[in-house]
Amino acid sequence: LSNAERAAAVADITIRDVARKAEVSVTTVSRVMNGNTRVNAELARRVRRVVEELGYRPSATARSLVAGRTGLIGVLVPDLANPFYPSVLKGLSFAAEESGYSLVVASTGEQYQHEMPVALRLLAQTDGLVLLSPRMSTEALQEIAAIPRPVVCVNRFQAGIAMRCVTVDEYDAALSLAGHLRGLGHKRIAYLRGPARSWSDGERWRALRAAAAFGLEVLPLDCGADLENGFKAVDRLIDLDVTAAVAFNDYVALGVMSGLQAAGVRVPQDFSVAGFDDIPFAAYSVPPLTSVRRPVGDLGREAWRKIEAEMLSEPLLDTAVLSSTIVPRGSTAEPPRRSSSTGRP
Amino acid sequence: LSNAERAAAVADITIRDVARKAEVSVTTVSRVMNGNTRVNAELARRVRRVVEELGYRPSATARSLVAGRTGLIGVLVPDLANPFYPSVLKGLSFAAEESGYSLVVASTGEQYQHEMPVALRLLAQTDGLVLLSPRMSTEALQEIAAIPRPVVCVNRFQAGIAMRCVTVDEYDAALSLAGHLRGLGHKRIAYLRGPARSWSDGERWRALRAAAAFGLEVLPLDCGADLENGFKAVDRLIDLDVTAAVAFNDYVALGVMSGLQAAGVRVPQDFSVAGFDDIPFAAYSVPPLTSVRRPVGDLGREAWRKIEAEMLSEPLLDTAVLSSTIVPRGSTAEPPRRSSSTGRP
DNA sequence: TTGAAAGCGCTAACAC
DNA sequence: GTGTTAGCGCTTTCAA
Repeated sequence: LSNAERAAAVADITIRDVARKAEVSVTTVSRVMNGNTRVNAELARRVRRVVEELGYRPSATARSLVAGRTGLIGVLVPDLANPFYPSVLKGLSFAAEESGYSLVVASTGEQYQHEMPVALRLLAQTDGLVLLSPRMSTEALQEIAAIPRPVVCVNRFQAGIAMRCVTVDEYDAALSLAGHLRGLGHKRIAYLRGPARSWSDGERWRALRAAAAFGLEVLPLDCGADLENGFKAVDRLIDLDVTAAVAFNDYVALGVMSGLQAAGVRVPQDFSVAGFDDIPFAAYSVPPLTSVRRPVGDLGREAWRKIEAEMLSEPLLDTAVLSSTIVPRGSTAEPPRRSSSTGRP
Repeated sequence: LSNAERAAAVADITIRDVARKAEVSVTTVSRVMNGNTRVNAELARRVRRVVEELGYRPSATARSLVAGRTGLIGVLVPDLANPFYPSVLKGLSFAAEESGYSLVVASTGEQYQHEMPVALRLLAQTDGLVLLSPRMSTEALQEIAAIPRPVVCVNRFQAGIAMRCVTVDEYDAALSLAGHLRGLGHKRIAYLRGPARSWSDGERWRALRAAAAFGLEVLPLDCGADLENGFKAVDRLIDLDVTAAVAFNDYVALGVMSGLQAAGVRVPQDFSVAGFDDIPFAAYSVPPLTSVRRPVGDLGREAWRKIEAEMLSEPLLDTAVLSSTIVPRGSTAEPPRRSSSTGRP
């Protein structure tokens, strides 16, 4: 280690240290670092050499203070273990980085009581906030919307709150899945419900109930959001005496398929199963899973667009509603001839 | 909106605005906000009322500047879409938040050339850095290690670099998987290799080659890290005339299983398959997948412990090497009687 | 107990 | 083209 390096290891080098050693003013150093104003080539070289020697790296904090912006955007995620969120995060991250922004990510582990304090803390240290599927109350959402900072809400739409939103048309998606099953001949199916405070779940259930008008009876069954929840719901599902099940997401659907096959129920001959999200594995399961593909990357990118628009104080845009696509695969087919496939009388 | 609220919407309220309106000094406001020093109850009440009215929220940036720390830790992730990383991130996030730190997450999308600039940018705006499975060159890693900030490297160990590391004993893990297969009677198997610059892949391959000493020949096959890579590798795999395949991760393994079954090869009767990671789905596939469980949550927590230790400038700890557990399931069994299961002569 | 003032590291007028 | 100076919003000595 050179002396300079050892010094660097002890305390942070400031712009003044550089100025002193290069025998110029701090302004000149600042100008060299930013490269906007013209500086004498000789001086600039000298400064750059000293910067190198000292290992000087400007303090982003000080820059933020004077600039009035941090270059940071907060993101609130219910659960990083649910692959839907990292996917959205990925799209958001790329878009934000293109504009020179970084993401401060906080996960609440599906503890919705934690959302509000975490959101406020994020907002205090960033320039804006993206809420992914917030489970918080309408009042809490309202309170956040009142804070004069760019905020975007993804995967939840709350009427009457002045907040930009990006959603998928879950109602429409669920309805087309219902249509797909009705078209195959199903008349009585189950919907395995997701997390209690999930907006998507609410929308889907609303849509599935509406399918009654088309001769499709949909029975709700509380379930959850992962494989095990699906696997364990199989017994109750069989009791319902239905010919198909729509699950809150593909994990649940795959858990159900696994459980049905373990119980000797064949999919799709005896029973049809469908999910939401079209996770990569859906195409490779046995049988491949019918699902609804949500444009996860677009959700992230669109969220960033809205954040950026709000930073430029462009007029409040409408909620962006993206649409999803049904992907029919081998897990759904005509119901068995007998009214019930479950072997119950 | 009250006048105060409208004002808040226009410009940020500073501590001085509060001081002026409450007719106290900024010092007093600061003291009330931080609550460490004693302040006259009457004044404190007045200040708090004004804070509320004005919607004052202290600037984290200004606080950071004076405190000399941001309360932020950077995390570099190769790819958010690979579920291994969000899992580690989750553990890291919880541990960091307990200590009042937030995570600035940046994904490089497996573009290892981007890692260095992104890492430096992260480090400029945070108090420390966690590198997850960095693909960067040894030189780049060395350069980062030289920066006087807490840095921890997860899932890669580089001898000769003064950097704290947290890894899983991939060599040992791969070796026990090899032992499992050898114990079942396999003598010639394939290893489907992962991303080129992956440290885990290198360690595993090193271990699998060593298994030759125990009578297990392992043939490498370039493959990748996702389902499709696995599915598409099946043809080449069959050509290798082996009785089992170890895949870089469970996604690849599941892709292989899907491809084998599509090709009429039965798992495990004709061919055994195993993977790494023990993703949730591994227990629910048909047949359930033999895998190696890595302690993902612990990786994150341990990484945080090292960051914290380095901030307290505790003596440089050894690299933490966590161990993994083999989880034998239905996808591995004795090889078929004939030397080859693939139907080739 | 309270306040005035200095200063965290940097940028941007404004003079020279 | 370069330097002096005044802040950005906050905390923290140090006096009163």
